[in-house]
Amino acid sequence: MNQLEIIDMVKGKGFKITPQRRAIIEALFFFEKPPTAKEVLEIVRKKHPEISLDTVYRNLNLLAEIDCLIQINLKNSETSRFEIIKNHHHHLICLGCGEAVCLESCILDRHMGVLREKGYQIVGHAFEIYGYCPACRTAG
Amino acid sequence: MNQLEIIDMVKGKGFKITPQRRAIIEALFFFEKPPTAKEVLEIVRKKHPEISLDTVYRNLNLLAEIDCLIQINLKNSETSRFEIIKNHHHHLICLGCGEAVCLESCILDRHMGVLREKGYQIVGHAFEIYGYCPACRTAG
DNA sequence: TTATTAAATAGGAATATTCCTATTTGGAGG
DNA sequence: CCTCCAAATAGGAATATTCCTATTTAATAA
Repeated sequence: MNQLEIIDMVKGKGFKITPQRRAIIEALFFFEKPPTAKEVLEIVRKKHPEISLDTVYRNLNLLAEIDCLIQINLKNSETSRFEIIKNHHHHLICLGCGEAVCLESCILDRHMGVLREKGYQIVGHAFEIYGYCPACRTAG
Repeated sequence: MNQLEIIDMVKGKGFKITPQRRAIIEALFFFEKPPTAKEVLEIVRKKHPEISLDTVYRNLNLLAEIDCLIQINLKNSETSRFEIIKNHHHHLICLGCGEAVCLESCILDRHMGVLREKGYQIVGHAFEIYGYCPACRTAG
């Protein structure tokens, strides 16, 4: 998913495109690792010095709700990170180094049908596995 | 899983049993709905008026790490809730009323084998589906 | 029982995240 | 182009959660 596709998605759901929102979406593509909300703020402030942290959080949450972004909450009390969804997938997150390893398939699919039949409307989901990668395991 | 089993689990992992820790574990069984950290604090303070919120959080996190507890993070910005694990399972959480519907099977099992073979050590996981239950859906 | 030590605690500071409110603005329709 | 209004914003307050440090204590072994 690229910037334009995300913007179309936002419009399609009936939300407005503001300069701040556009800048936040742009910023998300600058990073190699999924950024924190603060890191996004720093980038966006170059164009919009007055933007508030709340606006960043609000937009990140919106993007997560419409399934353009996933919020990664490490258990080891690092602050949350936000990653653009390219192909929909989930992660194994290493508690040692924070590396997020992609899992191939989306496990939600199995449940979707059953839940829909029961009358539930699904708007999002989170699935994370916590553990240690081989390197951190060796290092102790 | 009952109180004694949890205490054994804690001991088994090499952690100490303090009066505060024991009281927190007891308290978790008082609630009908998974409580927030503050709600746990209130109960525990009846026996330990001086206990700190940090101690509650620290112990809840510990119990979650050793898989005796799951932390439920609603997306609608309600504060986190903590639920004793009886049979291991996951939830669908309604964004309207906060109801947590249990899913029968643990979806992690499919991935466990593959990850272990690759040398990963898994210590925990989280899987949550966010949406609306039939009642809230009708209510708009 | 006593000594020892790593783990746990209390309390307050620091940080992360969300809420609140007055104000601004995107975009639809005339 | 204008008008209009729901949605979005800034800024600061409120809350949730974690961190830090000096002190206490559970559990082990002598």
